[in-house]
Amino acid sequence: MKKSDSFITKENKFKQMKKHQVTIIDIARELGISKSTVSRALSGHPNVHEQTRTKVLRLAEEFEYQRNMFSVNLMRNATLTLGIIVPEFHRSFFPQVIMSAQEAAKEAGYNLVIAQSDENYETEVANTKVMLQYQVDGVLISLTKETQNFDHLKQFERRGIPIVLFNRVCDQIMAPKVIVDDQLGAFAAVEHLIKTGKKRIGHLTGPETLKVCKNRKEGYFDALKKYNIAPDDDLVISYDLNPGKVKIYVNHFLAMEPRPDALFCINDTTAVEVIKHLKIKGLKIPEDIAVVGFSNDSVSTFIEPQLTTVAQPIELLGRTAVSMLIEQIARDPDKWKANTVVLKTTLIIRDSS
Amino acid sequence: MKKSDSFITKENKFKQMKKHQVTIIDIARELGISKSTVSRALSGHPNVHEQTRTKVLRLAEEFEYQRNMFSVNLMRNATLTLGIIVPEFHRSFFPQVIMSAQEAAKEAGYNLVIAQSDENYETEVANTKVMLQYQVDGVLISLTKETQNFDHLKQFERRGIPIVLFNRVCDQIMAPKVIVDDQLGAFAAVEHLIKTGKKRIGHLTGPETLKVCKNRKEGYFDALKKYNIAPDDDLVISYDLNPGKVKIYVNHFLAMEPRPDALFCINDTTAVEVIKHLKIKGLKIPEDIAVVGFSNDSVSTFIEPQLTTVAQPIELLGRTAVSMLIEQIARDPDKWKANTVVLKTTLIIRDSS
DNA sequence: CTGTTAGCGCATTCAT
DNA sequence: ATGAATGCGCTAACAG
Repeated sequence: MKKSDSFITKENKFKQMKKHQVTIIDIARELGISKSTVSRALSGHPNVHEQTRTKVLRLAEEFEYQRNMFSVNLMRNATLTLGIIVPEFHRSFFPQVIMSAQEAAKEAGYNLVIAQSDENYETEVANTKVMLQYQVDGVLISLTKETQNFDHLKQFERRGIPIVLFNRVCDQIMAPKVIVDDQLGAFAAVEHLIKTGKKRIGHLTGPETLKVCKNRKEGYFDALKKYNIAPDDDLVISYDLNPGKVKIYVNHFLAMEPRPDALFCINDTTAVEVIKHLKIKGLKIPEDIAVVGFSNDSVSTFIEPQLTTVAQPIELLGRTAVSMLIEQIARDPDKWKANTVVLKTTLIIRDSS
Repeated sequence: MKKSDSFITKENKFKQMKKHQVTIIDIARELGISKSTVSRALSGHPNVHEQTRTKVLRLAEEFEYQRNMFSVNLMRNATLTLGIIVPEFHRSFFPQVIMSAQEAAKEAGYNLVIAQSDENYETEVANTKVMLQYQVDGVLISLTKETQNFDHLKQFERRGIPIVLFNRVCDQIMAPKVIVDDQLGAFAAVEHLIKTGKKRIGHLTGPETLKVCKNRKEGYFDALKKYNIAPDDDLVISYDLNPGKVKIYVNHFLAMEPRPDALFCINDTTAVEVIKHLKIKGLKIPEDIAVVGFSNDSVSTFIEPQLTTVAQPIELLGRTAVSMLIEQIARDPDKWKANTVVLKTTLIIRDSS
């Protein structure tokens, strides 16, 4: 058991390890005043004599005093920190979202605690526990591809901690959500392929369970329908988003009769892998097969030919999610909203189509 | 002032927001026992009747009891969490390090708090404050390219919080460090270029201030020396690692007489940008100019031609840093070590050389 | 403007 | 095996 472990081994050691933390009591004693006054001076309370405040501040600086957030948090039962749980760190997408979220959070006076689930349901659950532990005031979350059970999310609600889902959302949870117009974005991508003369367009997507995949697939079918191209279920393949396996599906597509003349991929990482393998097979892109991705990850301009893709407004996404979360935090739990904000995507046409 | 802001506006609100957290007192009351017993039962203390323990555990589960870490931390003045501060999230390098560090930390019973400095000194300082606030038991840190002053790091030492520097280290701080054999790696890369017949090898590196850059440059010169190639300072250019500016330096290299026939770049992001611009200029890689990078980022296989690069053992790096940190935590501050572990790199020869 | 007091949730003596 | 009492560092209510 972890609990008994730490009980026996760790805790006692630490006590000796860390040096005495300087507290308001130290400052108070040194100045011959009460700790309340010190506290007030430090926290900007109006009712403090300017001279006293100055003295306190100066000494605090000298002592390198640092408020003990645990006692503060313990008092106010709030932490001014937000949590963000992302499914992975492999693509540049989530790190970028985190960066913009961090910025927005900071501007609003919040810290951001980051957790990464490694596309693993168990880890995601563990991460929610961490957030609970840290008593974050709210959490942004994007689900792993495995997540089917959502009890761990409901826990937040029960505790009065608001959450905002983004990118990888689900229908089962009532909460504010920020997504992009995946369906429309996919539609635009496929329409573009059709307009460039492609007739047999394959779609390599992620697990059915991810709503984002479902939406993009809908967009794919919408476009086919609009241009009277008969949909062919054989042309739509779901895979587990493990880049190493893309090769298998590319081979599968290539073995078809007639061969697809375009592939719309669920994301840029997939598209890039597809391109790599198509090139190995000696196919010309986009002449033999066009390829389109989704996200406008940084890799999309590294690959040759540069990737046509559907750009997501990442910066805006992160900021929107944060501001929705902060608004929710300010609301009484019984007045929580559960609206979905849909951000616009942009088709970026490059050389792979 | 931020402080007075939060004093006035935020805190009071929250009190009402969050629902009552279930505490050991709730459980004690419900069971008609004392909170001490509940506490003991929960924390695996031996002196608890098995029946009592079972009852407590069951009720805790039912109530979804969650220990309030702030009170726990307040008590034991330690958090079982580690901090990691990285300079950026743009390359895949740091996210990967984080992932392996997270894994290692978890295995040792620690949580990991992540902070990202955006290559910005002020942000780095702010991040150290955050770590201090969270009372992390130790911190892993890789410096921003701007960091010249190291007082914020010394603060950790003064507080008895050990740190381990990795990748972007500095000489001014006495602390354990984990780096890779940058000099040797660079040497191998440049030697490889020389052996493929290149005679005029340029080096595009980062700011002088980064030791990692200095070391790689040394390796570059070592190789030239070994093969009796006269070093030419014009062929070594430092830049600020802003990928957008790479073009300028590529043009500069191309305008030289005679033109360099190879470029050794400080990292893969740089190398990829270099390749992109060389291709735009119509140069053939590696025939006209060979390019070598450093790190074996995921991009290195996306670019065409695939990038020759020096691979770093990222997984090992993260794990080593964590284990060194945990060892340091276990030591008395006056017995802290300050050893440097150097991990091996591997030259990966692909098509760009 | 300042000091005193109480209490946030918990682990840990010291009793019993 | 259990309960009562104490205190971690801080803020807030109350009393001057």
